[in-house]
Formats: sequence, structure tokens, C-alpha cells
Amino acid sequence: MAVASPSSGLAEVNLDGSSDAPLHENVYQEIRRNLIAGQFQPGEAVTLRGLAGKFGTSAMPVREALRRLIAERALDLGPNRSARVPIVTSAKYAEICEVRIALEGLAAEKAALLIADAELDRIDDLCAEVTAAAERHDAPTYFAKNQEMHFSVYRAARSPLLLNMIEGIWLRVGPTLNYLFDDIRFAGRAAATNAPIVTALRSRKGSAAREAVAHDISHAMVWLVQHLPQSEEQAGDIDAAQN
Amino acid sequence: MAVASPSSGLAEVNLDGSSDAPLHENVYQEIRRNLIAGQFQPGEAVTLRGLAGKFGTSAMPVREALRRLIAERALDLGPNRSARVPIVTSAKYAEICEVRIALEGLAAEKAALLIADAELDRIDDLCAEVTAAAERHDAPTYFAKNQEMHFSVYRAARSPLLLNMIEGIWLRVGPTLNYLFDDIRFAGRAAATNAPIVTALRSRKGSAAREAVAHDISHAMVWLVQHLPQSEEQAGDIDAAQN
DNA sequence: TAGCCTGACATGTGATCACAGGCCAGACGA
DNA sequence: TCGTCTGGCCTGTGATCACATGTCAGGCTA
Repeated sequence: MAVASPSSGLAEVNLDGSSDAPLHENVYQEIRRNLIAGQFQPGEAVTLRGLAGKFGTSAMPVREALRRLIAERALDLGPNRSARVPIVTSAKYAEICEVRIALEGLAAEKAALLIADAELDRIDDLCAEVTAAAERHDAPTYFAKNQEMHFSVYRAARSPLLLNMIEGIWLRVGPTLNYLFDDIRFAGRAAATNAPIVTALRSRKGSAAREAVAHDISHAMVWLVQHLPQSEEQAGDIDAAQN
Repeated sequence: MAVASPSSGLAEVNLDGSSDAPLHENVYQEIRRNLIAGQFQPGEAVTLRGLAGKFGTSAMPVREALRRLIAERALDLGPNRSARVPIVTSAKYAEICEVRIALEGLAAEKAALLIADAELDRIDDLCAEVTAAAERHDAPTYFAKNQEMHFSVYRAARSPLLLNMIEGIWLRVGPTLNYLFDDIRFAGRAAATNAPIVTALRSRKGSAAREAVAHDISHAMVWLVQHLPQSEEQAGDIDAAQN
């Protein structure tokens, strides 16, 4: 398996005086980054003192960061009350996609009516970068750019609440998807569903934008559910299923 | 003003051995209850040591409970980093209603296909209780039963994720609505929009259920936005606007 | 009298400690 | 050899302390 080794590569939290934010905020952002980047293996336990040691802080800031991440459902609460990286089963992912279609569809519809030309140009560029990354099988770049492209659209909806909720959902599936997509066979096809979104936005057709986003999500889902574990117990077999 | 005096009436957290949950969990539930019940005034500051004193605990469990509530956006983060009860302006509420229509509409649509007859009967009963409470101008009962009725529907969608997200949104607007609805003039009209939801569910028409829920939300919104503050600074004038 | 300053107080934050519960390996006994 | 027990370790939890910051009232000065 070529995925980045779990729980490694964590840098110490930036502590130079440049940041006046509380430590637990920095710790939160750092864990969040690692979660999105797929540095944690789904199902892996995330312990207080473990992270505190890696970050070079006491357990207190980590405790608050974890409590926040658990509240956002970015982490699960294990049986022994320790935090665990969530395992997204195929059933859960289908459930998530329904909500994604509702929320991201709404965002796209609103964006179509509010988006500026400059934003559309930027999204066009991002779309090209996504396609390029997919063609050269560059998984990290593909992921980052694809996310940036989608959120550029959603940001154009001018609804902080909506954006926040969509971010929460992406954060939830981030670890699993990133972990799964170390092999990027799917990316080539996925990139093709981005273009219709931009087209719909350009023509300012709200309902078309909604449907384009819905199709993008559904299209990715039908491929993904085949590669996601059917139960949490099967989670360890993801790697085997990839080959 | 006849609203319950803010920050009063907080009972000590149940500490008898019957509960094996952590203290911070109990504290969280207790604050949440008070929030929904409108025990806190919108804009009011919620301090660590203040709550700890009221609950008879140390600051630690309160800290974790507040961090969780802030993550769920049930509380806002004040400028001095202290938690504040959110002030829902009319603009924010319109934004919230868009999301509510998307999520609760989806839930109703799913519920129409999955709901059992026994659940429908129970919802019918709740519907009658809501109407009865509205007619006798019993605001607390109206609120509780109306919420119970709606969540009985959403629970029938059999989607824990969806239910959780809807709960989060209700929790967010709970304090303001409850505070505002001490006077219940609106309730009589509001109860009338519940019946079509049940009718649609009984006929198992998903799209009709979605529209009935959307109409219920919109109908309440057009009345509410007139009584909500237009900016956070105006929040203190809510009482005056009511008279 | 108006404006500024200062000191006391309350706030969130972070570290450290003590404690109870769970878990697992290793030793003991049948 | 297999089962059981036990001791140590790791876990989250809660309390308490020290500290920096912010806020506000009261008194000072111009």
C-alpha cells in the first residue's frame, strides 16, 4: 500500500508569536489539515496524550480540539470514549451523498444567480488544473484542486451557513476518500463531470447548475460505494479490495 | 416582558450514580435544554465560571460542553472569546430557512416512502396536540409538541446524519424563537400548515411532502422575519417591536 | 466638568495532578 | 497445554492552579 503512513509526518504546531489565536485553535486546524490530507487511517484511534506529545503541547488544547472535531462529526467517539477516525461505509456514504446533493445543489443554484464573471474565470482555470492533475495521475493535486474548484462555486452562493455545513461534510468524508484515492483510477472520469457545472453557471441557469452538481456527486458515488467497506469490520480490507 | 428571566432556573446537574455518562456530557445536555427552552436571552454572555457555579461543578466539564456547543454553532464566540447566545437576525434566519427547506424537505420526501402507519397515527395525535396548544395560547406546549411532531416525521426518514443536521439547525434558532414566541399570536396560523404534511405523508407522495414542509417553513418565515432584529445591534429592541 | 489613568476584577487559556476504568500481556495454577 | 488471574500501562475525566488579557468603575488631573 502506497498511502502515506498513518499518524506520521505531523509537524509541531506553529508556536511563534505570529499567531495570536489560542493554542487549541491551532491544534484544531492542524488535526483538520491532517484529516483532509489523509494522514490518518480510517478507524485509527486518536489519543489525547498521543497528539499532545506530537504537537509538543499539554493535553488541554488537544482535548478542546478533539471535542470540537467530534462535535463536527469529523471524528467518531470510540467505545472507550477515545476519538477515532470515522470509517465511512458504503451505506453511510450513500446517506452523505443525499445530503450533499441537497446542500451543494442549493449552493450551486444560488451561485448561478450571484456569481461574478471573475469568479467564473477563476473556476475555469481550476477546472483545467483538475483535469491536468487527473491526466498525470497526481492524486494530491487532483484532490486539492477539485476541492478548491467546488468551494469556489459554493462560496459564490454568499451563504456562510451553507458553506460551513458543506465544509463539515467534506471534512467528514475527507479521510476515507483521500485514503482510498491514493490510487487515482477514478479521477479521469471524475474530472469530466466538472465541466457541465461551469457551463450551467455561465448561463446563469440555477436549476441546471443544481443538476450538474447532483450528477457530479452521484457519478462519483456509484464508483465509490463499490470500493468502500460494507461494514466497519470490513474496513481493513479496503486495501485488498483496491487490487 | 413576560419571558422567563434569563439565566435563572438552572437546576444542578443530576449527579446521582444513575448516570454513567461523563459530567461534561450532562452539562452539555443541560445547557442544550436551557437553550431550547429559551432560558437564555439572545446576545447574553455565557461564562465558564458562571455556569460552573450554577451547575456545582468545576470549570472543566463546562469548558468541554461549551466547546461542543460552539462547534455546533448553538453558541457564538464573542469578541473576548466568551460564548454568547446567538442573535438570529432576519437575514440570518432567511439563510437558515433556505437550508431548512433543503434538509427538512429531503427528510420529508424520504419519510413519505418509509414511514409506517403507526408512526403516522402518532403524528396525527401530535398534530392535534399542537393545534390544541395553539388555541389555548400555551406557548411552551405548542413549541414542544410542534417540535416533537416535526421530528417524528424526520425520524421516519431513517437517516441519522440527516436527523442530526436538522437537530443542529433547530438548536441554533431555538433560543431566539422561543424568546420571541413568548407571545404566541402566530401559533394559531402556524398549526394550520402542519396538516398538509400529514396528508402528503399518508398518501406516500414524496414530492408533496417536501412541498408541504417547505410551505410550513416559508409560511413561518415571512411572519418571523418581520419580528426579528435586522442587525445584532437592534437585538435589544425585540421586546419593543413586539408591542 | 470633562477626559484620562489606574487598579481591581472577571475572563479564557494552558499546564499539571490525581483518579477510575479498560485493556493486554505475562505469570500462575489446574 | 490451556484457562484464569493479576499487575502494569494507557485511556479519558475532572479539579485546581497560574497567567495574560480585557473590561469597567472610581478617582485623579488638566
